Amino acid sequence: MGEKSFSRAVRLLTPTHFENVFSDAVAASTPHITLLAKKNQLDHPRLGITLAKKRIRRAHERNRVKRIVRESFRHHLPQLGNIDIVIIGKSGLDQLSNQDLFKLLEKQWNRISRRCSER
RNA sequence: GGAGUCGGCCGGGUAAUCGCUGCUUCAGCUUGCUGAAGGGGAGGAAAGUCCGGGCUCCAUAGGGCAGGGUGCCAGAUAACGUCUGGGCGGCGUGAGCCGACGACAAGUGCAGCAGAGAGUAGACCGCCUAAGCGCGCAAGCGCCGGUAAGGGUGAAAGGGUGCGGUAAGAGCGCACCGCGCAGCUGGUAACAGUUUGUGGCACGGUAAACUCCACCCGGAGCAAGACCAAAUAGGCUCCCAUUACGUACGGCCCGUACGGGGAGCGGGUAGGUUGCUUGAGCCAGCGAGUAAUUUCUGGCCUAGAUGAAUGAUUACCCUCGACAGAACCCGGCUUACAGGCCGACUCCGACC
Repeated sequence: MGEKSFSRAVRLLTPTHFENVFSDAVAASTPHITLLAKKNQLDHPRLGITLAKKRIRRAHERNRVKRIVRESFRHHLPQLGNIDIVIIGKSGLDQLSNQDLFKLLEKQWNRISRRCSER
């Protein structure tokens, strides 16, 4: 596996995985997104994205946000450690540009991994 | 050149780096994973989910009722509420565009305000006073009446114009126009025409009012459906053990039932596989047809994800980039849309 690849192994695949994170997680919140994180038993992080249709109406906007999140996650993958992360989009997230999204996410990756390791 | 109508097409490009997901060919092994190379990877609306069909499962002898839909005629089609051609009505100078466009001389119902009267018409103003009656010498006045030509109301007042006729009038009569019915002619039909006959003449509007008529419709949907199948709990069958112990029956013993071990079977949850893209397919050509469409021949394979891929960053160029993301698949409709290209046609103006 390449260092910055994004294969199925680093994704949360089933509803069970998501519920596992929801049940007991460390949260980090901003006006646009909420991050939930929890340590896992693997040697790498995993990512799940939840964008409600109610929050972001149009399908192409939801797709755009997901792609940016995945791309950013991929670039920061080595520094994150063994945690499961779920990203929840809030209303207004589709107003941000690609650059703004990247900046926002970069901060949040650092924040959430620090909080997890403190725990 | 300006203004406009109709039809068709396109929907940023190139390069580098880093990714995602099928396919093909190699290589490796732990035989379903890893690596390499090549090649494919959102739309004209993928959208709204408003119609129609395929497909799947369930139901179903046949027929009817109820309910829903469609609604000028003919054709196209797998089918349609779609499309094409035609008819009729309306709009536009025109190219063209728009129309739920069957039946109210089967029945029932509905219609605010105004107005005398609104559907078997109707005397408010007006017009008339011939006949009959009363008063009066008479003119005339009154009564009984007549009258739909005029005024006025209204969205709409029950054919129009003219002449005759009359007390005044009136299809009361006649001519012309219009209308109904029947016939004839043209057309597959809707419908149109009529130098034909006939009727004095309505049969007002409204059916996205009930209704009537004609035709169509079984239900649910890919989370359809099919297959594989842990862990845990439970079910059935067979075999072994029925020694000991516990519980129940009992005063106690014997005994019976349950709790044991092993093997097999079936249902089935998590999860996985499949359905899943070769199809009423696309392109080209000849032919049929006014056209929608279609026969035949040749060629092509053009996304298939499943917490859900089809992207990000940088650089350059240009006209500086809109609406917007497949989820079983097709045919339509509707709605959104920066900008651009092509063709045909119409009107106006100028030049020759």
